Amino acid sequence: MIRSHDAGTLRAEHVDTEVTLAGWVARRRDHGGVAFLDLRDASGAVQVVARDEVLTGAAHDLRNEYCVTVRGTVVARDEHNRNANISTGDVEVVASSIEVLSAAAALPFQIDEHVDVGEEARLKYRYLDLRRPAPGAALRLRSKVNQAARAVLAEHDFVEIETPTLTRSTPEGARDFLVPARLRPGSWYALPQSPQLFKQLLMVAGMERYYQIARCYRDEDFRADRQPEFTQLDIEMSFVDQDDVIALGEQIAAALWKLIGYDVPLPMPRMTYAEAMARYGSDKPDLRMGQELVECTEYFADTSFRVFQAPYVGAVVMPGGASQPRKQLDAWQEWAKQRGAKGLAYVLVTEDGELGGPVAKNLSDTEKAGLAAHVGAQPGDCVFFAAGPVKSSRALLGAARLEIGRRCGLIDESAWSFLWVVDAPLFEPAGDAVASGDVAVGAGAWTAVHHAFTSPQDTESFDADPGNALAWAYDMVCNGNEIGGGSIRIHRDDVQRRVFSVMGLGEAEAQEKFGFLLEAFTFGAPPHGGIAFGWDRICALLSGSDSIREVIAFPKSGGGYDPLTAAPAPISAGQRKEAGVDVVSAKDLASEA
RNA sequence: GGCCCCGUAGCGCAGUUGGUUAGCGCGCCGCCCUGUCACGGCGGAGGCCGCGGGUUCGAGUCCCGUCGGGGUCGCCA
Repeated sequence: MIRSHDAGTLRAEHVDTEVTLAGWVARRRDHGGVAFLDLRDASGAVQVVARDEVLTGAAHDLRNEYCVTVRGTVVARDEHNRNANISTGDVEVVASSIEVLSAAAALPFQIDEHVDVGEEARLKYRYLDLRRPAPGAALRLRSKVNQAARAVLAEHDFVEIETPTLTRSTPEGARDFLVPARLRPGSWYALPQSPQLFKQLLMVAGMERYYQIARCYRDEDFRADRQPEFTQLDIEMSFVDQDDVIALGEQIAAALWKLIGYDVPLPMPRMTYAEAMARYGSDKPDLRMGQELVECTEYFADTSFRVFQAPYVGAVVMPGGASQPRKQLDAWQEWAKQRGAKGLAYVLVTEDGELGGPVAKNLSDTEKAGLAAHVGAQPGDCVFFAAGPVKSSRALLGAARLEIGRRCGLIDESAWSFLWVVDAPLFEPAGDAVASGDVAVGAGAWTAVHHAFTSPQDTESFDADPGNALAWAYDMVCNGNEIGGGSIRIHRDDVQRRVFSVMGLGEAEAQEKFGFLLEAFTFGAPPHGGIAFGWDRICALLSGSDSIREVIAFPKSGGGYDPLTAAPAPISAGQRKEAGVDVVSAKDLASEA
C-alpha cells in the first residue's frame, strides 16, 4: 500500500506516529509561510500542515483535487486550534514531504458539500460527484444493504443464482428491451423485465431457496422513481405459504433498517387490499398521516343533488382548509382535472359550524345538518368530495389525501410506517386495463392483477366468479411506497390452464408463450412462492434520498440518456449489417403483400 | 403522448412595464499573507442569455417553433 494510515482514522492516540497518507486535496488554506491542506480519502479527512520547506517543486502548486501522498508526523493541536467539527480535529499531520501523484484540471464544479450543483452537471461528472461526502455515502450504504440482505438469506440456506439477461420476450406487462441476435438474423433476445420465469424453473429444479440481486429492464417512460434498468432483490422459495414468505420479508426489512438505527416493529401490520382501497384510496397507503377517506354513498342515498347520485360518494377532510382563498380552491379543481377527474367538489365548514361553498346550497337541510359529524370535520375545515365509479373516485380521494398531507404538513417525515397489503384480487376486468392502454396478456374479459402465475386462494371456484376471486399476493408498503411484492404461484398445470382460460388465453397461445414453463410444471413442480424487493427505492428510503438516481452509481437521465457516456449512440453501417437489425423475414414480406 | 416548471460566465443564481456597458456568490488566473479550517486581502480573465424564426426603432425580457433537463398524468411489479 502507498499509505500507512487512512486519513479519517487519525486520533489523539496516533500523536508522534510517522504516517504516510494518500488522497485528494479537499481544500488549501495558504498563509504564505505555512499552508493547511485538508487531505481527503475514503475514510474522511485530516488537516496537513505544510511549512515552507516542503512547499517546494510540484508541491508548491497544489490545487484542489490534486491526488497526493503526504509523509509526516501526527501532532496534537493546541487547545485553541482544535476543530470539533471533524472527527480528526484534535490532531494534524505535519508534512515532511508532499508528492503529487496526479494533478487535477480546473473542476466543472466544486467538490464541496456546501455547494449546490445541478443534477445534469453531477451526472455528467458523476465520478467527481461521488467524491462528495453525501453522494459517496449513498453508494456505500447500498453496499451495506446488499451485505445485510445476503447475511439474512445465508442464515436460511438460500442459494444465490444468476439468471440470463439475454432471454426470450415474454408478455409480462411492460415493453421489452430487444437485442438483435447476430447468429439468428431476424430473431431477437429480450432483456428480462424480471427473473420471474427463471426463478420458478429453479424451484422445479429443486433449488428450494433462491435469491438474486437482479438487474431488470423495462422500456417505459421515465419517472422520478424509475430507471430503464433497475434492481430487485428477487427471492423464491419452495414448500411455503404466504406467512412464510412474509416472515422472511420482515426479517430482511428489519435487517436493512437496522443499518440506519431503526428497529422495525414486527410483525408488521397487515391490511387487506379492499380495506386499503376503502380507507386510503390506494393499494399502498401512507399510514404516517390520518385523514382517512369517509364513505358517504349511504349518507347521500336519497340526495336530490345530481352529482352525488352516483355508485360511490366519498370524502376527505382538509384541516383548516375553509380559510383557503378562492384562488386556491380553484387550483384544487385544476389539480383534479390533471388527474382526469371532472373536478373536486368541496364544502367549507365555517367557524360557526355553517356549511359554505358552491356545493352546500344543493344539499338538503338534513344532509347539511349531519355532514360535518359524518365526515369528522371541525369548524374551519374543508371537505373534499368525489362521486362516480368506485375505483376512480377512491383513487382521486386517495391522491387528495396525500396532497392534503403535503400541503398541511401532516406527514411526520421522521417516521417509518410499514405494512403488508394482502388479499389482492386475482383478476381485474380487462376493460379497465384495455381502456387505459394496458397490454392485456390474454384476449378475455379478465386480466391478472399481479401476474398470470399467481395462485388463487380458492383453487376450486375462482373461475366461477373471477371478479371476486382473491389471490395469494402481498405487497410490503413503507411510507406509501410499495417496496416489495410477491405471491404464491400456481404449481398445478390444471389450475394454470384454468387461469389462462379466464384470461382468454387459449391452449395453443399458452404453449407458444409459456410452453417451457408449462412443460416444466408437468415434472413434479413443488408448491412455491416468492417476493421481489425494489432495491433502488429501498436504498433511496434508507439514505433519505428523494430520487433513486442518488443510489445508482451511474444513473440515466430522462429519455434513457446517460449524460456520462452519451449512450445510447448511433451504430456504424457495418455494425448494423452484422447485427442483422434490418433483416426482413420471408413471413413479414408475405404478410405485407 | 398530455400538462406544468426550468435553460443567462466553469457551477449555483438575479436581471423591473422591452431601453444605453447583462450583474451577484463560489470557482478559475496573478500577486500578497506563519495558525487557518467554507481562512483572508488586492487585482484580473471569463457570456452565441439553449437553438431557429417572428413582433419592434430596440428583445435575456414579448410571440411561435424546436432541442435539452426536472416534475406530473397516461404507461409501468
